[in-house]
Amino acid sequence: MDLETDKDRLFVTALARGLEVLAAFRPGELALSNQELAKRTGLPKSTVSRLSYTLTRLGYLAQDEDNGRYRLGLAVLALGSTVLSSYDIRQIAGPLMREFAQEQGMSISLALRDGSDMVYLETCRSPARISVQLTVGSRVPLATTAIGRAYYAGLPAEEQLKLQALLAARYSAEWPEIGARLEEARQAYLRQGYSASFGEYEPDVMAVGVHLAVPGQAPMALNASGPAFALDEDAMRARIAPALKALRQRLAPLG
Amino acid sequence: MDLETDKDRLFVTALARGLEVLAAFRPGELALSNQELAKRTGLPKSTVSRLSYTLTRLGYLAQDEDNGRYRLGLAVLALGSTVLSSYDIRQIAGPLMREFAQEQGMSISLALRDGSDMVYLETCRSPARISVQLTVGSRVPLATTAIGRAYYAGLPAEEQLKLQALLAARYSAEWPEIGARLEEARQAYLRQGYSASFGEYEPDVMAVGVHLAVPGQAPMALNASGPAFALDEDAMRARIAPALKALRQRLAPLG
DNA sequence: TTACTTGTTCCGCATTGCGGAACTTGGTTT
DNA sequence: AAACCAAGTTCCGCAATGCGGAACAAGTAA
Repeated sequence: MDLETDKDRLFVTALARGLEVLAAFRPGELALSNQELAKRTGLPKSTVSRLSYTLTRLGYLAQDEDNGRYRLGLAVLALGSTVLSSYDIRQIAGPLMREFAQEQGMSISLALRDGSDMVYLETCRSPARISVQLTVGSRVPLATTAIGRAYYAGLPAEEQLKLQALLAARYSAEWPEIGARLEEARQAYLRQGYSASFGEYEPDVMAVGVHLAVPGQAPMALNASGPAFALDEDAMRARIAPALKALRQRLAPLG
Repeated sequence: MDLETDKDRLFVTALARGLEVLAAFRPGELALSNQELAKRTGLPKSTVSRLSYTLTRLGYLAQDEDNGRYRLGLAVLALGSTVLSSYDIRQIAGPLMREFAQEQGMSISLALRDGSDMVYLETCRSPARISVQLTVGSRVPLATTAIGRAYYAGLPAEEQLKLQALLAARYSAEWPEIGARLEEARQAYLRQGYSASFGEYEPDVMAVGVHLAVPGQAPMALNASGPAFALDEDAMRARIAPALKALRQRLAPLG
């Protein structure tokens, strides 16, 4: 708080703390008490109390009638869907992705980059699988996943360089190794036209990915994934990867 | 700011203002400049500058490379989908709703109440229609829409009373009239098992609604809607309304 | 009752955020 | 080029705002 504070007269702490409270809620949790919020955010009780009061008044939190715990309010939902509405590719991709998930019995996702992560814009699970807990808004690392590597490999060389710098900073000591594997993946992508991660990111998950470049839109990527026990590498390479490429073709006929 | 300030030592203004900035973004808008944010929120330039700086650092805003304007950041998306993930009924309802939209050529939505509004948890447009700009997170008034009236009519009497009080406060002078029509709608719902709004809320939109009571979940409601020019009242009553009831049956076999 | 656990409220302090004004920056016009 | 305008950032002194420890409620358990 010494070197930073100079310029961070601009940084509004109270706002950041309030958002920290909102972000303390993780998917699947029902409701959090003030105390739990305090623990998670590391803020003193009274501060959390004030923040949650404010957030509740604004509709970003809602208080459970019975036990007084807080849930995320529906105002948050409105914000989130405003974000989604700006990515109109979802309208086109959604139905095709569902079709894919149905036909191939796989989960499929569409993602774009945020920093050193890939963020899911849309996911369709295969009907069979309740599967992995990745949903719209979830993040996976770019450098070590099929979808991230496909994204990277599909970028113009210039952008790849910028991204390398960002990732190098992000991973520091680990970068040499991770970077090498990323370069490896890029080579493979050039040869095969898809990236693969067979149990590499999540032990029991197999995935393949392709990049998706729609003119005038930010670069994106698609992946198809499923549990290792139900899939074998041959099928992934021979059937799933080509199907994914075909889907990409329907989304970006020119790209 | 006199009578309120007493207790509103608790209210954290900076947080509220930051969220106001986020909420200034409306669906379909690409990006807003600091100045536009200032105009919309009524805050001075320098304040907005600080807030947008803070929000950007936290990932809740993202700055467009070219023109420096702000877009909602992907962190917002994560929050929004955390909300959605807590309503697991979407997993079940989603596919059935899409099926309905496909078969009936109508838009269909699932909503629950927030204050005096109904908030859409899920919507499926018919493939034919690009249609109305209502999406997940959108709000429509409870008292004057098919979906809201169905929600109301499906509530236990006790809850209806509480809601009346809330609506009376909300509409004050207009309440007698609006309340009377709501009561009318409730009567009709008892007779027919569905509510209807034929051009009442939006001039050219016809809609029918049914309530959805799943044990252990907050009460909800469904509607089916479409453009007036493509629909006639008979078809809505004879075909769509029963189909909607049938769908409800599949979602809440016991209710 | 006492003891404990969680949430709210108090209250004086100083930090934090405020916002008008000055200062860049970048794009147009004359 | 000079002059001009619009948009954004930064400065800076002021005081209002938010802070957080501690006291106070309210509820539960032993």
